[in-house]
Amino acid sequence: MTVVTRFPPSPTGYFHIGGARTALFNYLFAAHEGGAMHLRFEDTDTERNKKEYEDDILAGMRWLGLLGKDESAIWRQSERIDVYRGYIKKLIESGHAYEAEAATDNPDKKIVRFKNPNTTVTFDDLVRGPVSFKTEELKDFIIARSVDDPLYHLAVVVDDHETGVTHVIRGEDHISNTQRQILMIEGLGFKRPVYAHIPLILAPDRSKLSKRHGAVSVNEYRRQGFLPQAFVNYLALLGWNPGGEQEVFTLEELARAFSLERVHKSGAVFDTEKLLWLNHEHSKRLTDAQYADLLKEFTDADVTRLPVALIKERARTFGEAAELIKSGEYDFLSEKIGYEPHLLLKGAKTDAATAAKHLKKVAELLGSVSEFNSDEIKRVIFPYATEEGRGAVLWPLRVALSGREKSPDPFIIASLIGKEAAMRRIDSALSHLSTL
RNA sequence: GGCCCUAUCGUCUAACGGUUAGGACACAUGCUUUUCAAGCAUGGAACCCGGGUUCGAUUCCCGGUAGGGUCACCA
Repeated sequence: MTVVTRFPPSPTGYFHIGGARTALFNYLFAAHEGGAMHLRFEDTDTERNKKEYEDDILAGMRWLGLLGKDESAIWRQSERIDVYRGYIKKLIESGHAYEAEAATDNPDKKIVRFKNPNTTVTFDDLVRGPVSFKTEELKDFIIARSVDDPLYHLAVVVDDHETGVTHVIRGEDHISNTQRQILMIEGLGFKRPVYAHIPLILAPDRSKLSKRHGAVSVNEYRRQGFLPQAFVNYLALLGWNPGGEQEVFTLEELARAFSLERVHKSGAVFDTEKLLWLNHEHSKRLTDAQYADLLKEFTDADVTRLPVALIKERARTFGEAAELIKSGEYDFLSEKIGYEPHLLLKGAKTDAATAAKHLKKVAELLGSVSEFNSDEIKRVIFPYATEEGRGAVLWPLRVALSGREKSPDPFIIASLIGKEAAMRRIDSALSHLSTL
């Protein structure tokens, strides 16, 4: 039996974290089993649907890499009213449903109610084990606003059946919907799919995650410069774990390791700090070229002139990288490095005359370096700095080269700007020192 | 409130009757190219409570408590 899962969002809001996680689990399970995941839009509520939301969901799914190449398989329930009408009629004819008076305004329209057999429904949930409900409380629930206007539960059951869905993997907020759906499945004589209700994603206060808790839309994370592979990695680890101690996974690795048996039963708090950490891990695994290429979208600076390897180490997201660049962290690459002369002594723990003496010596040492890379530069300067006091030598040097209180170390900066520029900046620092 | 689900460090989690209860994030301290990060090392930090079952319960059962979900002519 080929596994078929589905992700059925309703386009009534932006693509959010919870939806993404549901989609991911469906994707991973199908991929692991060599099956397929379908995407359909549940847009039977014409009042609340928006094309904008549909596009947002699609864009998010593509970004996360959860959509196959063939997007022609995506459809909308609103296009299948004829199909649902057929099944609604069938239910009425077989006595499983009946038309009834609408409660409000529309006297000419007849709603359709499912005739509740008042029984006990039990299903084996793949993550929770057996779950059962007495269906009395449901009464004769409504399955369509009219024969031509199906409601969610009816459409779900029909579509899952017609598209051969074998596993229904969804949030646990659907757990009590399952009884209605099973009742209809039995009324229609369909084969029951396997159910797996996954735990919800919670806000830090353990309540249901919503807009008031900050960023919940997937595209917001994209805009902040998160990597889709990191986002997917993090989401997978919320409520599931592979058993080992590996934490950084690619989507392929996740699919290989995934199993519903290892999905948790309890809700998990979404922790941005850990997401940030994971994103950094994935960033560091990118080559400099890949990183630079992606970074382009987040900064106006010329990324080909930026020390990408340094940025990658330091920034957890492209958003943070852009901030760093904007803050002037890498301005030492250009010639515009103005600074207050006092800064040369701020962390040096020495006086102007001594600092000047050290800088002169450093310039001399620098002149002797033939291979001007950071290792060589360090090899030449470090013994002197150690002897004379690292703070007294290295701090003025670093400020002379960077013009800033915080920066990468002086050896790296020197190697990046080149010998000539380094010499020039030391000269300029020397003249600053003479004014103090 | 009815029904349903859940319960290990602050957070994500491992453990499937016997462990000094492990890891990761975060936090603290130290080290390092005595700046900021990163990195490395170290540290503090958890089995919700009460009964059973058992030679032995974090683990199994029951009850309590707490939290969550759901009770639409929404999905």
